[in-house]
Amino acid sequence: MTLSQKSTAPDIKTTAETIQTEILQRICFLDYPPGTQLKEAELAAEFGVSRTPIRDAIGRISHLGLVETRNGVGTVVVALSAAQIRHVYDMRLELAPMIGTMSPRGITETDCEIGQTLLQDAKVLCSAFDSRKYIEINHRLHVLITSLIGNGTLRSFWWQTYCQAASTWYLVSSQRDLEMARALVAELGEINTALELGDVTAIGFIQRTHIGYGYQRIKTHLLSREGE
Amino acid sequence: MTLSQKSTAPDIKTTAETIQTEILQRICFLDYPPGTQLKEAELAAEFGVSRTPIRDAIGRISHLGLVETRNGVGTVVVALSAAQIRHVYDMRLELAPMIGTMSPRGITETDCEIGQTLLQDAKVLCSAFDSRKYIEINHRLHVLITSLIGNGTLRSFWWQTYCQAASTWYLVSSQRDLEMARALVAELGEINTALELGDVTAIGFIQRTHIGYGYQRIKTHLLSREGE
DNA sequence: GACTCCAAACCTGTATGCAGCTTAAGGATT
DNA sequence: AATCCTTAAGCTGCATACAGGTTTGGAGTC
Repeated sequence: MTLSQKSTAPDIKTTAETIQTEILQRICFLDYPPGTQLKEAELAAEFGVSRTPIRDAIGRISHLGLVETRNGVGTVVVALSAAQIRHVYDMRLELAPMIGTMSPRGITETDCEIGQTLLQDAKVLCSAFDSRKYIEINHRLHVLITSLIGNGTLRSFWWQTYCQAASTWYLVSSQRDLEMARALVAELGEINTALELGDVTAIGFIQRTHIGYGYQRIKTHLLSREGE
Repeated sequence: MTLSQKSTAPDIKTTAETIQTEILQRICFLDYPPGTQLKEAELAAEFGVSRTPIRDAIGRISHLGLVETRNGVGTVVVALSAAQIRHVYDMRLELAPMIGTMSPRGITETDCEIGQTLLQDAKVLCSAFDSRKYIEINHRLHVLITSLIGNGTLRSFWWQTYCQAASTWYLVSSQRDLEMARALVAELGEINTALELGDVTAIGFIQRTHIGYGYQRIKTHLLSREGE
């Protein structure tokens, strides 16, 4: 085959792509909470580039629905509506079990080590909660799980829904800190068991279970009185 | 709620977004078969704009994996690898049944009329096959079905996988013309029945069934000897 | 004749300038 | 004092110019 010859240049990301990842992460991490206005000129100054790559980056993530750009006004980070949150979570509930069934890659020694490290870090949160650290641990966990997915399409979708759900979910986490920390430790405990047994299917179902829990928390603390 | 006030400007698409849709359609319709080089300057001249909106449009569809841009070389339409095709089809097989289960919108009179029109047009193909018309009918069918999906996330994913699968699938259709035309008529017949009964769930399963058939054809005629 | 090396052509990536749109503030009028 | 209108500031959308990278073809050499 002529394509996929990435031997010479493995992953030389262009400036715009790097910025794209950074901006998306900032939205997910609530560094840019909903309502934040992303000014191209401002970001350009921060990254030391012109407006062009900034525009590229924002344009590339626009399909996730997390930002809205209007001419003459600006680009603002939008909070997903209650209906959209429901849609994303309903989808994640369906996708989770597929993680283990759609040609996953094998679990390596490294995966187990990462899992253990995450559990250690999560335990610390139970005694001294830190919203930022909670977000980072969760993010690393999702990087790990996503990497287990062998089906590229599912991997892409799984990551897309994670990004869409993240900011809302992290918003709740700041309200129910201890509860969330304990839930994370429990989840990581189960995941480590599955990792050691090499059972990716189990990981899928564990995810499905805990997404359900998270969904319930969001419904309780955020969507309780909102309408359609 | 403060957002979603599209009353004043319903859908004023920017130039780049219009071009984005057009380019993506050309890729799906095989107007740009795999290997085609998309030169920004050339497209800019055709659409009567500068390179900037063209770049925007291409950048926005890059996440589908249908194009690959390399600095100094150009942007080329890529054929999905055998593994990627498998991934996309495996995913579509899973997504199809969800069409009817994840909060679909109701079926209207208009939907039934569109379905009937499509069936009429498809029947013509059985006596006089025309690859282009086959593609267009299929496209209109997918627009219809996608519009039935109430869950926005699923709708987005369903459309993404359609775009990814389309060009490969249409490539096969040009080889097995009569077989494909008859299959389309059969599919549309079933779909019209489901439409008249107002049963979106049935439509999901009909899709699932016929995607399976299409997958088999692709495996037989395209992936038979290719490796991983 | 075959091979090497260099240069020109061509493409994308980025910077910058301008036009159009939106908003908000301030002054004039009622 | 309230309201309307004008004007200026700020942002995005687009056009254009330049820089960096890649390929290709031909001249020169062995």
